[in-house]
Amino acid sequence: MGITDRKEREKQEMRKLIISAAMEMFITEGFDKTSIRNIADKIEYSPATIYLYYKDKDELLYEVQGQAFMEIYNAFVRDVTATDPMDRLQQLLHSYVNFGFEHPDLYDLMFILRSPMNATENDWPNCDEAYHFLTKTLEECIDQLRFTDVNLAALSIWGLGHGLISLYIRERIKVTKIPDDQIRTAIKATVDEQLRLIKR
Amino acid sequence: MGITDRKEREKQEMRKLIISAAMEMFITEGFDKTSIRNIADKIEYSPATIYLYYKDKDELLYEVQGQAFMEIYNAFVRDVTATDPMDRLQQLLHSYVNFGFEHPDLYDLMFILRSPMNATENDWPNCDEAYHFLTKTLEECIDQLRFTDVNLAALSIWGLGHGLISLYIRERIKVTKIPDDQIRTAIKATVDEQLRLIKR
DNA sequence: TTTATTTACTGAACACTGTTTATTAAGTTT
DNA sequence: AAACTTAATAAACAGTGTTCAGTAAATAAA
Repeated sequence: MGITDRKEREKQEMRKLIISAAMEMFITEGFDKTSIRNIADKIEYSPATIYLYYKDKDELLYEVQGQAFMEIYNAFVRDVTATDPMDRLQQLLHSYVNFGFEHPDLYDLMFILRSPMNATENDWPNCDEAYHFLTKTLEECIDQLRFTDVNLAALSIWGLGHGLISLYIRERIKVTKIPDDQIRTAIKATVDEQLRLIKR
Repeated sequence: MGITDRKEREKQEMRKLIISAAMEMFITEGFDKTSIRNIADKIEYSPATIYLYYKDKDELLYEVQGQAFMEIYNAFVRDVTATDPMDRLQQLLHSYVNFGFEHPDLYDLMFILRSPMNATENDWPNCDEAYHFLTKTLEECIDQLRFTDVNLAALSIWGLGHGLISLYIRERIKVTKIPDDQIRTAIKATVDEQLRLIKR
């Protein structure tokens, strides 16, 4: 049936159109300040139409999260090029931190925003892959680390990286009185120091 | 003038009434799900009345933040009782992490929520005091640490603590697949390990 | 080709949100 | 007792996410 094929294709295109617009606005305006009506305006459809393709605003976020996790994963693949395991770990961390600096709104909706974690309890698209990149990288050098459990090592390194970036994004790091133009280097230095610390 | 005194007193009482109601609802429902109308209902006044005492919803948050920072500071004073500097540091960290576990919604509005950081750019009530508790505690044992700069040491320890708690509160830590009933102990263990790591 | 049916879309509404303003009622001063 | 000041509110405005009855076009059946 050619027609149903085309219909399906058009449906997918419409979904993509909506998500692209949503993502663009989430990045430039943030999730909260982007309304369904804004998105509808941008793609020149009525707000109600969006609800024919997505259940609610959370599903839009869920989908954009998936895209964003793909992007950070691709950044990992792009940046982590070394062969030495410890070097790879460092490259991974730099890649992560840089992603946060360069795409703060994406980082926000991936790791900070409270939202569609209700989606089937467990599966969280493409986040697993990104996390797996970390655990895999850690596995390769776990014998050089002061950790025996990969998950605990991940906690120690992801926790710090995320903590610093989110304090930065949500402007809490200001309380340290570290000058604005030095914060990024301070964060990077702290993360690098962490790598040295966890080395056996 | 007795009357103006009483008026001033009544005004302050009203402000307190509003803030108490707001705080209670921020804790039980969260900031986003608490509306001005809800608060007004609770104290049996009209929504417009609240605007006679506070500029906007952000000012409410700002005020509750102040209270919350006082509370965490009090928790620090209560929990950090040791005389040995390193012990004090550990007690401080435990106090911080426990506060996050026991008052997740307060923690949220203090450290995660995006909001009234616009308030005069700089002053952020009672947060400085709490942060100062950390830097002071660090100063006392900086010679036993692998850091020379107190602010960088704070970054390393606050960053990790905050990172883990916020990943927990915003449910991102689930991706580690660490069983729910083990996460808290895993977080505490990670923080303790960090203390060992930064020890010279 | 004409009729029937399915599909895609939308205008208008609902129930909420933060916030402002004109009006009323009470308290205070003259 | 009259004039003035203050405190509180009802009602409105502009926005939000979301739903639903109704319309117009595309497809299927006659």
